[in-house]
Amino acid sequence: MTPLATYLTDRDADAGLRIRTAAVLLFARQGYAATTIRDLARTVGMTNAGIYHHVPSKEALLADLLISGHQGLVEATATVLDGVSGAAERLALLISSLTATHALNPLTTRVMDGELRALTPGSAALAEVIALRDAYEDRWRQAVADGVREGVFHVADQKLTRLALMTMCTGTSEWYRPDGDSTLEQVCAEFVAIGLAAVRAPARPLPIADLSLLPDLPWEPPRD
Amino acid sequence: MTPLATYLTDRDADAGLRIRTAAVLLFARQGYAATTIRDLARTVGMTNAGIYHHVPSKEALLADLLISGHQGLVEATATVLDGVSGAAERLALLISSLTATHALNPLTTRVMDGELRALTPGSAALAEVIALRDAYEDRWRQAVADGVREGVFHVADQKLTRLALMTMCTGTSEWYRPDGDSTLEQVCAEFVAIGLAAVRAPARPLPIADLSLLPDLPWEPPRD
DNA sequence: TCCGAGTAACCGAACGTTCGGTAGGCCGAT
DNA sequence: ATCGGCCTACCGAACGTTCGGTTACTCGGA
Repeated sequence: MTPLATYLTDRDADAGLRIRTAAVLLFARQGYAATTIRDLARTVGMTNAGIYHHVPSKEALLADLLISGHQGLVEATATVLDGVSGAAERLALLISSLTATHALNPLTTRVMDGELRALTPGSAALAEVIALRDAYEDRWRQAVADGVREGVFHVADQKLTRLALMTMCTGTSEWYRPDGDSTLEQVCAEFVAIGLAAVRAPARPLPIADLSLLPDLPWEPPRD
Repeated sequence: MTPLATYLTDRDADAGLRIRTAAVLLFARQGYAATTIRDLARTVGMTNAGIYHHVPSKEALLADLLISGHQGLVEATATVLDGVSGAAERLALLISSLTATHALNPLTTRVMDGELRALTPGSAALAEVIALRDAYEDRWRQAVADGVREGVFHVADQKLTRLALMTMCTGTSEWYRPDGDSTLEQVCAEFVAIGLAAVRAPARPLPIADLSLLPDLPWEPPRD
């Protein structure tokens, strides 16, 4: 038994937390649709009926993960940007914090980015996640627009540029390994350099987000 | 009825092609696991049993889409790179052709990039797709390694850099719209500039892939 | 004695897949 | 020209299985 599997089946630990951790693990690995309640139950050492003692439904479980995850990202980003002025500095902090969040929470972020479509169209939960995501993306829109207005950024298409940069950052969850050749700080610095080059900002030293201010995504499964 | 829906239910058109087109549409929208044979049948105007006259199984259908899609990408890339020397030129062609392929075939590429995990682990089909994908990624590995060896690229971590750039290119399928603010040529040129900046290549004019050499992915559903 | 946490057994619905059957077209022999 | 035989392309109905979810019950601890 791996340490993770041992933790997930530990009857002394909080069951709601174990279920959410297992859900992130399985949803990230197999996808929401391909994960059954019985998969989840087996992973936490219960029967399928036991799951329903802690969770109202499979979709409510996903919705809970998505909403709280996005809330964490939005709140942490507000903290990271607090009091920082200058479009280049703010964009650098957005790039580095999004990158680091995905590198440090690859499974949770994979579910957050990839399983939105699994929520029932028109549901209140979906609307809530979309509202949170829009609020987050507005930070990026603002940063790019400010830079262009101030004359420090020069971009052909603001939306295209923003999406390309955000994609680069979120993609980190697919490949980053802490035991790879680059440290997380190196990755963040590299991505900030690429991002600022993409908006043709003058090259100069720029800050990296304080890793202690990043969102706490409490059901990210520990690495095995 | 949209033109697409009309085509998909047209009994005069080849059924195998209509089924594959509908499969790409639904797999891209809802995911493979969440798409049922009955969804597929309804989309092409048949019963679920009728589908099995043209396709041996749901998974074989997915495998067929993935294998032929990756074959197309590998073959087209060989054509695009044929006779081109110089690491910067070759990287520029890789970036622009991957970007354009994703922009022009968003649904097929989304299935190709996102539904590999739906194939049965250990199956021959999965091994075939992985072999094709590895062959494709080797083109990128070679281009980056060549540039570093020739001294024209300066990169901290080759694998990290390659993955970041490939992610940027493949992400195009998620947001590119032909009626947006940028033309496909502008997007490609922009991404080439970003990519070459990422490897610290000296700035100079670089080629864009000839769009007529791109892979033909015959079941990409026409835009609605 | 009561309650939180769990189980065994079960439900209706939906799943991928298979089966027997049939409508309509082609084709060589009559 | 027409008939029998065969083929492609599908349909209606059902198969066994598995799904998300429910019900009735058990049991250890406060």
